[in-house]
Amino acid sequence: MRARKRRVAARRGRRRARVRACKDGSLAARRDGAMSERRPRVMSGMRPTGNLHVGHLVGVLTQWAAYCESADAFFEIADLHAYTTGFSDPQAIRDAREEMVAVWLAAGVDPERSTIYLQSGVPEIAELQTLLSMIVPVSWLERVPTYKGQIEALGNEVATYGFLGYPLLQLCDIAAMRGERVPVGRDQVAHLEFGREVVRRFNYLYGDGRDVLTEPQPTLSEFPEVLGIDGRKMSKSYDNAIYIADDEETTTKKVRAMITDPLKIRRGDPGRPQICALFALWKFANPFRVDAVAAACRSGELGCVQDKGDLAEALNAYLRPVRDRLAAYRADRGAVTRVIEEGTARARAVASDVLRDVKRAMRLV
RNA sequence: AGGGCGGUAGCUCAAUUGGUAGAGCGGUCGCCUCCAAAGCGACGGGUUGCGGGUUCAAGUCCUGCCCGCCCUGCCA
Repeated sequence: MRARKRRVAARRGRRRARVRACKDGSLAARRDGAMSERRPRVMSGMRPTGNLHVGHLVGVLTQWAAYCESADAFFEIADLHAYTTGFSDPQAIRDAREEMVAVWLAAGVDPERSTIYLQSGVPEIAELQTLLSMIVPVSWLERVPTYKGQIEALGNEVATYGFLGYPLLQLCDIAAMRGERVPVGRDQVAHLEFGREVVRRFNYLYGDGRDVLTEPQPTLSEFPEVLGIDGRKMSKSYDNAIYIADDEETTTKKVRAMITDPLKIRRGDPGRPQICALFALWKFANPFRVDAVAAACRSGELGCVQDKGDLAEALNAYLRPVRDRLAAYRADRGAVTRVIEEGTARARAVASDVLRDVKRAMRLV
């Protein structure tokens, strides 16, 4: 009880500090270059999907957890984005919401030091999209490299208006939170570049010499490649993932099924760790043993069966604390829901501020 | 709204004048391998979108409906 009170008090204090920071962060202050010690606003998001896997954990979530310390972080449950391709199964999107956030929290994303919010719970984002859509040429969207490829991959039935506008909605996510830095993988660079062009066009048309919207900067994050059971990139759609929510027995079974070096036929044969899916997992399951494992594999001294047993053990040990916390959050859905509600309220305050600026610039108010 | 094409296994698609619904991929299980992969073998898998009708017999023909994709000049 006392602990909770303290936490709430601490949160209020931080929030007040944040409000002050926002006020200080006015345009004038920014021009003065007085912002150097302010933490950058980082915005990132994820479509609600029930099963997050080890690739998400090491590639994205650990980074998010770090941003909680180093940045003023906003993390979005991108449920509207999920509808662009998953519109035929709304229940799946709804069901994934709390579960996904439970995994975020279990992975160390700190709701006290970041803002976790629901995209559809911030209607200002959607309104912003409508406003900005007026100045976005269709051809800009059509030439985003992922568009035609995705249509080809997913079929013409997903070629909706909303799907075409996906990159614009992404920009609105960022702009509505005044995101400055956006961690992106290589495939998302084009989307952000598109978004920057939209911002420049908006400021040119309506800014009257000022930057109403801020161009978000990409933060290239080269995630360590995590390979799935079949040796390809770990991905839900390849059905080759080890899930954070898997139990230890399932994890062990999956590790046993993983592809190793096809030229290492029998024990004693030299292996090539660099092409072995096991090795990709060792790097983070236990970084202190990577070199020893790789050397033993190369010499042939280490057999794959032994290797798999060891890795399964190391991986389960690495995941155990995350899984334990996940179990706790699953048992207390109410706490997760509260995190989302509080975060969404905070996000909404930021977004309505932005929307007001945009509407003024467009002479709508 | 109208026109065209389509809906068959988890996915992509076959099925002759109407005559026992199949294949590939995927999946599961064996053999082989330190394991896995590859290779070989086996197995499972279906209300043929839904309802009527014609017929000895309908995935196939007729009819109504549902769903998907494509097309239907300019004036929003």
